[in-house]
Amino acid sequence: MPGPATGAPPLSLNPEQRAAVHYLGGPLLVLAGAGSGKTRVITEKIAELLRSGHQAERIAAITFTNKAAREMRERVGKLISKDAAEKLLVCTFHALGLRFLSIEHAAAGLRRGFTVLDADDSFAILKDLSPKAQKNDYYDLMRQLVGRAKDEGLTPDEALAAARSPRELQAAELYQAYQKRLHTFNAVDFDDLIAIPDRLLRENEELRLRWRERLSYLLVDEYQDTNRTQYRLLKELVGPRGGFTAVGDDDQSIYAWRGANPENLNTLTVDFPNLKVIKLEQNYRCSGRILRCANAVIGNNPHLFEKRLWSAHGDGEPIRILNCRDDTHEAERIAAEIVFRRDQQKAPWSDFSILYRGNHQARALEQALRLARVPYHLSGGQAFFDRAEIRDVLAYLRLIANPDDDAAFLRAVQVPKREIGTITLEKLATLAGSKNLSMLKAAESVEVQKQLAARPGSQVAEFAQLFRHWREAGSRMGAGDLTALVLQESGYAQHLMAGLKDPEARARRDENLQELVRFLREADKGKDGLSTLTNQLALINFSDRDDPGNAVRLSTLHAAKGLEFRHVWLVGVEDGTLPHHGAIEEGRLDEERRLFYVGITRAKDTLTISTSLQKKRFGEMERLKPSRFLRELPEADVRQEGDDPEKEAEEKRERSLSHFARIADLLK
DNA sequence: ACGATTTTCAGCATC
DNA sequence: TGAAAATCGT
Repeated sequence: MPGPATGAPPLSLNPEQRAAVHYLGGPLLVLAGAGSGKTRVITEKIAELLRSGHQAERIAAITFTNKAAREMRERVGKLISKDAAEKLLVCTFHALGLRFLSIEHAAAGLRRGFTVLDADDSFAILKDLSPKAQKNDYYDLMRQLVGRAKDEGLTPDEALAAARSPRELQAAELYQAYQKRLHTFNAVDFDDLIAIPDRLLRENEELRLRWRERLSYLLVDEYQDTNRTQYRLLKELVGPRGGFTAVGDDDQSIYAWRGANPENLNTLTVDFPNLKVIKLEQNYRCSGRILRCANAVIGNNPHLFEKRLWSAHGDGEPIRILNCRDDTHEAERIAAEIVFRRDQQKAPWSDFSILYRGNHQARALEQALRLARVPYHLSGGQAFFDRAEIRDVLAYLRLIANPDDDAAFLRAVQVPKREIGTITLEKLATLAGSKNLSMLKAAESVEVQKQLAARPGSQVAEFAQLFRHWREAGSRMGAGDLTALVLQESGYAQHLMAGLKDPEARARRDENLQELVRFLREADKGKDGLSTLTNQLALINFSDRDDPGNAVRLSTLHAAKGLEFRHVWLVGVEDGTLPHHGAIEEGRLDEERRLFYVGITRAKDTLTISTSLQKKRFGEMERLKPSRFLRELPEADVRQEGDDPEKEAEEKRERSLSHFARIADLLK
């Protein structure tokens, strides 16, 4: 059996890594190619900062997901003491902003117990404030425009002044109404967690100096994924001293579509003339051929910074291109290959991964893997909890913590059904508005209750009474116990159970609810109060505590960033899928190519790229062509397998020709 | 107020 | 095609 092309990473740092770890003299940008050991550099650098006299609690390491933050903290804990790792600020930009606002809420015009609204809640508010009877496109456009104004750091007034088209004016007005509503809710949205601290730091010198003192060094991971606001916040926090390290890779920028601004890499060189740039170009992950393919593909993109990855590994196996009839055939073949290779190599299932462009592509693969009895794990899939359940329970807790949180009120009041319908809610909202009260406070008011019809009035009163009771109970117990109480007394637990007849499903759901209570008991250990807890919960995504275990990993290319596998299958590499239709039409091929590049560089030992000649799309069979990106691969490193599309087409032509010839013969 | 039926939409998805 | 949202009907 041939040994793997890859080996364990070396124990000592290479010269560039070492330089990046030891350079503390000023602002530093580390351009870390795929598989070049950037996480190692960040963790080693934290250890170096501690050695050189920085206090742990004044070092912040910013990641893009909570999962990454958790893993980073773990790795630092192993490298240095666990105690010091606990003191470090390892979190996302948003969590840092939340911490900032919890301390500085007065300066931000927020009262204690303010709420962080999630994306669904804030979108619902935008919809509610928009002119009625609009198409979905309209809301999406408005959300986009409001989001852009926020990203540019404009206040509603500034956005109104800057509006240059009727559309922008509409959006600016909506933005104004939206912020006003957030204010009355005593709430902020995700963007505000970055934008408000940024604005406060710019406008308030005392605050600025205090926070620059509070944080002595900042490390930012996945820097190419930062947006404009995050960059501004970073700049305010580090000040002219520039005590920071940004680590990123423009070739792995795949989130521009949701606001990331890879230009931030360039901006850094302008805003910090003394910026030092270090490139990490040695790849420790991929075989020689895989890396050559990756380099060849990404070489077709424009670059802010030139870099060329190299590897000390051997060539390894050629990259295989698998030509399949359709996506079902493709899935079956891959499932069979995985079963075969696992037996042959005695490798664990978790060495194998299948990556694709869109979530819907997972369906055929799942089916084939199930049939072949291959254990698999769908990353990003809501494996454990129904998200609706979590959000419902969270809404109850939010409303207990902040009675002004109308978004939470509207959610909690409607599940379980308690005979308070849209008409009653509309009346209640109008009454609340005229008296300048939040929904819950209006519901508590006897005066308001009297203005409603008898039956709805008493239902509303009963609902309000529950919350008075829970708020009082909450002062005596932790969040876990309070949740158990709320689940019982609200009838929510019963409501969830009622929907299920199957005793097994009931048991599973009951176990899930108990798990939630346990989780909250554990999470509340810090006992910072209910609102801190619910706000932190708003920032974490419950599916991200997934443990893939020993299973084949199915993932979108986006979700695969940062992961690596010995054997990777890249499926559906056809024009229209990768690059995606919309991207082709709008000429945005660069980001699609980077996506392909990210996929290629996930593989350590073997890479298989597959394409289908046809697949079903919107119910209709569609003929497909292999992706234009395949032509960018170096021929010497790839091997075609399966039905060659050109050969197949030719055979078909011949078949039909001879068919016609025969008919012609008969007609003679 | 709620379940049944029709319409709509189809890319990635963090905090 | 198939899931989710919007609308209809009692």
